[in-house]
Amino acid sequence: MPSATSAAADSHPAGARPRRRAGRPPAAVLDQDTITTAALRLVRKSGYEGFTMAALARTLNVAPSALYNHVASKREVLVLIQDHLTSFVDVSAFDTESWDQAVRDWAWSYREVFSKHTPLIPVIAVLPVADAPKTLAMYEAVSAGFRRTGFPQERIISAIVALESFIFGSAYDVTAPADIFDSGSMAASTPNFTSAVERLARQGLESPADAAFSLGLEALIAGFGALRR
Amino acid sequence: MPSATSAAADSHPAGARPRRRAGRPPAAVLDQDTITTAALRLVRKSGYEGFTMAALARTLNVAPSALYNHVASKREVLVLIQDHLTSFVDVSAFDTESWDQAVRDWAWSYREVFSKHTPLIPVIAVLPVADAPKTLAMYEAVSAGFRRTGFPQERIISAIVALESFIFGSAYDVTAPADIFDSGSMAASTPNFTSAVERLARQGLESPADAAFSLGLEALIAGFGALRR
DNA sequence: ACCTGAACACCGTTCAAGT
DNA sequence: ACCTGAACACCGTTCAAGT
Repeated sequence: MPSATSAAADSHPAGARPRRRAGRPPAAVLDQDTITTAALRLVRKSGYEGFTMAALARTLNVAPSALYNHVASKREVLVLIQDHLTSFVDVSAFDTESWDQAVRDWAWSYREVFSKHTPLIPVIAVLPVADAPKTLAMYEAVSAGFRRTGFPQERIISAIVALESFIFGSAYDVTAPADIFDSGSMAASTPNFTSAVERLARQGLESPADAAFSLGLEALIAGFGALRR
Repeated sequence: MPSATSAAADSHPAGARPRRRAGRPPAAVLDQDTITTAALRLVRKSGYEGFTMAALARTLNVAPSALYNHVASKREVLVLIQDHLTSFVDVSAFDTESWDQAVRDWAWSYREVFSKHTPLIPVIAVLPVADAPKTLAMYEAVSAGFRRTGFPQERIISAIVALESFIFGSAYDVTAPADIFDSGSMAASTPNFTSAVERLARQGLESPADAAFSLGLEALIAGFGALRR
């Protein structure tokens, strides 16, 4: 796999640039950054159903096969998108707020970013950190925050992984259809579940996804907070 | 979509059964149960990469197009597998153990079942309960357990959803490669993360996935347990 | 009612041939 | 070094034609 950006780019001697042929929009210089940006724009416009290598190539005015000079597979493009998105996750609260509030802010921001990109979750969840430098930088910021608050060192990774697992699972909930808890014709045979769903709906200030996320996150923060020393 | 099993099956008058042609294994009578069983067997043998409608049809000795008389799509087959697998999740502890222990047993069992079927998670996570009767039965058993322990009714669904989100996210971790936390050449620039990874490895009785799951689950049980009245 | 076989409209990816 | 165009080996799904 080609490494990072070969951003030096256009190395033609000043007068000898190849003339642009009329009638075609200029083909962008392909590199991993350009591909990542175009891929994210395409996903935002067309969703992950519309995100194909052919469609991506079209937005870059190249043949699909040209992409394979810069990435090894479609999965690698997904990894590039994932890592880029992670830089939008806000870890700044670890520098300015209490540990509790920092974890809270980070977790909500993390869920927010990936709830619009759930097809990436199966990729992220099993991706070696070495393949995603910005993601690694996020872990470093969070690890530092845990360390500063006196969190037991040997449990820092486990706590972060647990929070992340909860966040990924919760990101799916955000995209669930409104009728997900509607037991329909089976309501009579599931009285406890059905009445619990009604009780939830009767409150219903937050969305069900937000209520569950808030409840679980506060339990995790409280439970982990008690481990500090 | 065709409803449930049309299991009455072979309705030929006694003497008039169509003769089996020599040389071919008998084609199974197709119905949703038969398809589900064959699909699960195929997944266990070939994984989800090898699970195609053509391969499924082959194991049933029918043409791929025949499947579409019984299911609307490949996604529907995945839903059938999902619901069938859910009947393997053990909820029995809600009848025999304390609430704490019941949640613990249920959660470990749930993660265990789906850690071998992570490609189903994107499907399950957003599936209306009405489309999965066995899954609904599981929710009923868990809801009843929460109710019996005095859990506030309006929070039962949120608590279950939060636990489930954590379980789904954690199921992915089970399948992660061993080097997932290896920061490689970036180790020097991520000292807090890297030392936390080393501290975890130095302990290392449980797998990292089990350690994170245990830590998060106990925090959720403790936090939710405090809400009972 | 439910099957087959052929076809459709795609996929991701490879590779020889060019410049 | 990096592009194009053609080809490959698949996918899931549809549908006319059969019984």
